[in-house]
Amino acid sequence: MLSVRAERTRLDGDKKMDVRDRDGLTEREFLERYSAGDYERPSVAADMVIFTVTDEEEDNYRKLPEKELRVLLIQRGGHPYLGRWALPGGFVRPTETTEQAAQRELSEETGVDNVYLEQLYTFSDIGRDPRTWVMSCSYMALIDAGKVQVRAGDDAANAAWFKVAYRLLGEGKELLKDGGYVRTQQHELRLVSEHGELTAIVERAQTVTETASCTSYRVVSNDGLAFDHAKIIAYAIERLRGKVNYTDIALHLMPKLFTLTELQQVYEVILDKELLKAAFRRKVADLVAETDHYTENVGHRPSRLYRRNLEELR
Amino acid sequence: MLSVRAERTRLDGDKKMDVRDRDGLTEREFLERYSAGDYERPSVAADMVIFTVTDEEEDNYRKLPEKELRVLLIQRGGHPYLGRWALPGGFVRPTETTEQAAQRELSEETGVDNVYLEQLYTFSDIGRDPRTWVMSCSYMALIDAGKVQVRAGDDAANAAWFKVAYRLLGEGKELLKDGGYVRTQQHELRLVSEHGELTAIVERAQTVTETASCTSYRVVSNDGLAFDHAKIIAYAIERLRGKVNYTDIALHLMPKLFTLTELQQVYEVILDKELLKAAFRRKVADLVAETDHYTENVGHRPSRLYRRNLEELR
DNA sequence: GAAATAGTGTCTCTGAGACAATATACT
DNA sequence: AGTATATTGTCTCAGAGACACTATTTC
Repeated sequence: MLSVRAERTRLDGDKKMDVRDRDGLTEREFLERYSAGDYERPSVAADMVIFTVTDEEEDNYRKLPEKELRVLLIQRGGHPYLGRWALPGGFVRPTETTEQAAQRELSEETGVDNVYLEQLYTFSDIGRDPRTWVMSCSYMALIDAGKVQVRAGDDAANAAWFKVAYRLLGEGKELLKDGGYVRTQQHELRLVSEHGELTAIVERAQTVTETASCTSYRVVSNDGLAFDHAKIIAYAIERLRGKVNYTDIALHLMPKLFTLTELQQVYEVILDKELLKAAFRRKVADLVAETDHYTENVGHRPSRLYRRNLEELR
Repeated sequence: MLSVRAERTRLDGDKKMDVRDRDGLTEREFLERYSAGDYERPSVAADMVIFTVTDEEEDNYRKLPEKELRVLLIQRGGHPYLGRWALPGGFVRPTETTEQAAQRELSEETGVDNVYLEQLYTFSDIGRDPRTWVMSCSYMALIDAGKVQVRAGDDAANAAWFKVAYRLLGEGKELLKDGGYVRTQQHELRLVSEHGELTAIVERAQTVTETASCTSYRVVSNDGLAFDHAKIIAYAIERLRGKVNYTDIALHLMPKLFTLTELQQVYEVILDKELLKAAFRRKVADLVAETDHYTENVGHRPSRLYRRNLEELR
């Protein structure tokens, strides 16, 4: 056994022995002399895909309002992509983690905190930002529309909630020489708000060979979104759709009290698919808890109100 | 509609209109004048959790060899953490994406390419590297032990495959004032090779409140691993365990031809749990394809060999 | 009573868990 | 013949899909 193994890490609080390197330096001496060097370094931005669900008013007072999935975008007030819409985000500072940067951006833009936040993916395509080398560490946040109040940030000309639609346009499959294949799916991402409509087509390519498999996303066309943010939004929607089915993630989009029909509408708007009532209720039964409250004056039979069940997570 | 919306993105190849910003600059002029500025920037490393499965020889020639899950570690030849074991990895260069950096590291360390590679998570705790501000964009690779041949890299004193054991030690639950709670799980990560044994305890804390939920990992104790790599390995194992159940990910650990029993052993060693044969075979039936080959000279009934079924992925 | 939604019951089908029975090479 | 593993069959139970039926409030 090497003697250096006798050390403990600084994490458990013990002192390190003074192991010396090839230059005869202890770790302390090494670090004192260490200079960050001239390696080029990237900027790292934390970009946020902030989802919420809103009600679309109905003409018929008896009918329930339709739900809509919305994402917060900010119109760029400076170059590059001046005038385009972008995800809220900002550069990570040396005194904070990417999570903290995401939290900070979130509370700057929406004034909310204590919400569901999840790291999505780190995008690093070269040239994704025309200014300089920038990676995007992206996050997804889910917030209850009831407690939001959008504020325009510093360099943002404007901020708006865009209704999200993400639909499969077409699929293809191309065989490779070695028996593998590439499956492609084109999705249309359509974002609509009072400020207009943005559209992008994002292609998801799944390359499958004998030994490997990999999935990559590519923005095929893009009308109105800045940077590679169409790709990030597409990725976020796919993550959200995936997780809705086996976690209680969707409950973070609900207010404190809600009906099961409202919850079902949220699932339906996320999945872009109708669900059967009875099966849905069985499925979410463990995720929610009954209360003794009911809806009132709704023009039809009142509905029991539920809250998120904090116990019993898997 | 704002006139700037008439632009197309550079992605679809159209020219941009010359929109001018507050300073009267077009985007081209802005970019020509842009200087990266003096914001401090982090270094970004791509760190690899490279898994494989090996056979443990049996004394009884008739018995099947046991499978072991292994991870590749490199003994550090310089400060910091001189002598400790670390994940293979390196800094991302300005001319490559994090994926490409991961690929590069992988092929430098193991000589393989065209393997399963998946981005895991970007770790950015402040102080995680004592030298300077370094984030780790971590990747998981799965390779078939048959085609590996470990090479020691430049600044690596040594490289070795460590047998992985990751076990739940204990759980706790602490109630918060506002009705939420924190659930903690302590896992022991034990890594064993001919170079010795490394042990760490990683705590997974799940904070659940009325509105939010978040999970964080913390290294409680650590004997022999460098940086926060215990956390990264724990995260990788949890990802692997999760995905094994609903994808064909485990097949990337298999050679071209394998028996269903071998595949079951791989599932068992990943999940650290025994599975029932009949149910297992039904479950993987769609993921594999029969061949007409059989094992030979095994001291008992021969077994049909299968290969990965490339079609029919979900 | 009509409209609209709330909530429940039940039949079927599928898939997993559990266990058992049978098959087959190699020494 | 004995050993060790291979492979298949079947019973049961739980959960999801599909559909239908009943309940309740408001106007």
